Amino acid sequence: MERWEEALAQAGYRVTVPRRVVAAVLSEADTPCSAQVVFELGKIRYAGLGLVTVYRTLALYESLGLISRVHVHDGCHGYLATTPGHRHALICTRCGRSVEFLGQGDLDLLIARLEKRTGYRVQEHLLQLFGLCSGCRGTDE
Amino acid sequence: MERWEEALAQAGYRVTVPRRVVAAVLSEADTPCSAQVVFELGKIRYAGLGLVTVYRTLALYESLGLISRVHVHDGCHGYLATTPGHRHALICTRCGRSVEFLGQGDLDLLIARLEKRTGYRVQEHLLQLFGLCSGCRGTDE
DNA sequence: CCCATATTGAAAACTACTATCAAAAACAAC
DNA sequence: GTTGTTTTTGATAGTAGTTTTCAATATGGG
Ligand SMILES: [Mn+2]
Ligand SMILES: [Mn+2]
Ligand SMILES: [Zn+2]
Ligand SMILES: [Zn+2]
Repeated sequence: MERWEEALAQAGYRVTVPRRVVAAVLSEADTPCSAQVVFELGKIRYAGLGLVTVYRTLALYESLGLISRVHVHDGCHGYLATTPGHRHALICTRCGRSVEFLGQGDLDLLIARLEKRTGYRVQEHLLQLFGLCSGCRGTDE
Repeated sequence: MERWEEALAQAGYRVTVPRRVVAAVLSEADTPCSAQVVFELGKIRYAGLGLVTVYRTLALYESLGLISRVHVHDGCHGYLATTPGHRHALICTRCGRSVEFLGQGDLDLLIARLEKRTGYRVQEHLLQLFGLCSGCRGTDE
């Protein structure tokens, strides 16, 4: 809850009620949220919130590196708070609950081989894992 | 061009002109295509093609595992023909040209560690690499 | 060749997202 | 605290992407 305000201020942006609300929603969610969902959860905290502002704020936070847009199986995509450092998401396909994990050098070998073979130079990667959390696998096993 | 028709027939679907056109477009593209793009390229081959049919056909091919929906940085997502086996894409962020590569056991270690730590059971993963192809890096280096 | 059925495309409906603009809020200077 | 400049906001309207509906058409088996 502090990170967000600091990042805004340091980048010269104003700290406003809607921006605080969006930050609160995202930092408490453990599942990627669409803009619509952020809007609905946000209105609970601040009834005056506007959908347009949610879109703007999501774009802003993404540009500041505070959240990342992740691929979602059905819909188009969702937003997830990024804890500092290089991280990836493991998402439960049933309940949507997701955990992040550090991805430091996780793919270095793969990438090195690939660059040699293809002539490409790899700059970024997107890695998302999908599966079932222990809760959703039921009580069996 | 044969794979597609066989897969349709074997699953009990009819082989139609629009379906052949969409297959042709996708199997010749070396870049993820949005529905709109498939539609435009498809109309060159068959003027009567309808956009709605493109959407339906993309969904059908995805359900048959012939194409996969990949995350695209700006837009929402694009469709890419999947060659049999487990593959990932390396996409040039400048020209969009992409190469596929086999991803057999590439993440096994990572996944094993992660399952132990989180209690999740990983079923699928999405891995996409982004960078510059040799052409787009210019003549230097 | 014919027929039952799957499939198609136009139009309309619906949803996601973006541009516009006057009113309101933030913050720095006093 | 008051003031004033500038950023930010939210309602409305507009655009783009996707789905539903339905009568007309094409397919593949008999
Ligand atoms: Mn997407
Ligand atoms: Mn990584
Ligand atoms: Zn779950
Ligand atoms: Zn390139």
